[in-house]
Amino acid sequence: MLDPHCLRTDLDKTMQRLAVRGYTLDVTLLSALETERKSVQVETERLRAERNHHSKAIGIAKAQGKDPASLLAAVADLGERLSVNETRLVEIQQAFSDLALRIPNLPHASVPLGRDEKDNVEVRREGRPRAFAFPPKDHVALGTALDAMDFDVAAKISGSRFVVLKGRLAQLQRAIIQFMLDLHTTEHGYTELYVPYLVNAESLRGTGQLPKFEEDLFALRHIEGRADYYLIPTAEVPVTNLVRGEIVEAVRLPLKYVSHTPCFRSEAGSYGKDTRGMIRQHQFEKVELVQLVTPQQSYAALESLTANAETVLQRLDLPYRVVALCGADLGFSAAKTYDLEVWLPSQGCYREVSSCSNFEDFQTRRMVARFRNPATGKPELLHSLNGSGLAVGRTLVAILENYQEHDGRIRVPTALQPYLRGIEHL
RNA sequence: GGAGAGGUGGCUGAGCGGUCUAAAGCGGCGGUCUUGAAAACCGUUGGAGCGCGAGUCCCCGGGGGUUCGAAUCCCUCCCUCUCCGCCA
Repeated sequence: MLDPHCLRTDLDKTMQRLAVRGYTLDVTLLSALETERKSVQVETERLRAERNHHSKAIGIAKAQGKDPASLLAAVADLGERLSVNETRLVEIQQAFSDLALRIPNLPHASVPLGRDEKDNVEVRREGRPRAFAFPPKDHVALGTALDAMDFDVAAKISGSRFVVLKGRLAQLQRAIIQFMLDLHTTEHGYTELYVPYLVNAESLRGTGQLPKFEEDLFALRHIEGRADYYLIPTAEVPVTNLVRGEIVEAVRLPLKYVSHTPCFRSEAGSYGKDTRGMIRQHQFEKVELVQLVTPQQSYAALESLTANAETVLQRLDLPYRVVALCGADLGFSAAKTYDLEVWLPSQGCYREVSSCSNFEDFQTRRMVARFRNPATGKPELLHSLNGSGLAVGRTLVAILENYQEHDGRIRVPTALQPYLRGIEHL
């Protein structure tokens, strides 16, 4: 959520900055709402002060044994007037927050301008795509030939956009997860977390998936009359919400968490996109990095978090590039995002395996997550960041395709061999 | 699933319809004393919003209700703990 002050006092500038991402802010509606809010709130508080004053006088009169009848008469119609104002105030505040929760974050000044993903800016490129002496197969052909990847049986069990991994590939996926977690915990200073995969609506509101993107989520409704749960679309949701409503002591910062979870996405609106293979699934594994830092540190943290995710690709010796997302391609909550894209020989292009973002105080304002500033002793909003470190399914795809041999065998990246009993080929 | 007990400021814990803008203790911070520290003593110490301002309003698990007035009474939901049952 944006700072309400930006939506009250600095509307024009806010509108201009949101235009960078192609979002049109309804200035007329917001300023009309704000004007009424101010007058109704002032009047409501004035009436409440009057009521409190009278009630106190009644209490004192009774204590002294006097008849409070005349005092009671004075407040006879106060309750009615007050409740009219209070009701209106709640309506206005509700309307304001309904609007505010659907306004995206302001892009950082360094975000490139652009109209779509073609305008993203390549920042750097690491590794060189391998020159194949034979036509490289895609991961579906490779996995099927190994008898270790089965989309048909997954479709029978569940439906489209699911996969069953067997034997060597199930083990390879487990090895990838283990490798990533070990790297981030032992070398990058992240604390590993195991978290719930079902979360409540409040958590999703905190990180920004709700209220605007409910259709992208899988929801569990009306379980024995209890509150609804949602399957997490990313570990970002439970991990970042760890600090919801907290005031963290400054000495504990930065908080750096890593967590492996399955992720569940409805992929509504991506019909016909990446229908083949493991690229876009309803359920996939991901290792997620999350940092909670002071505002002064957050852009340095974005660079280091991105570098931490890149290290995975470097250790696996996979060619990749880093792109800075342009305004139009930026996610709802992000102020700035770097995507990491890995080379896929079968597609002859780079595909996203990680998205590293600084949300500044957009998420933490929604969840009221703060730290105590030692200089002032006052609570201030934290900045939150996260990035995939990495998407496991797509990493597995990249390994299969980049490490394939002419005979269909898959070489095991050196970094993963300790996790697969030292074997060199699948 | 059944029965019961609870949720109050960083922590412990009192308050059970009217100066509660919540007692007390612990902890934190500042000070006195001290070569320094401890102890003792004194003071101080939650958060959010509105208003140009004097100021004002809200927060005792969440929401709703009763009342001139709610931490306190009623309804409802959530959470924690104990016992029983079931279960990995």
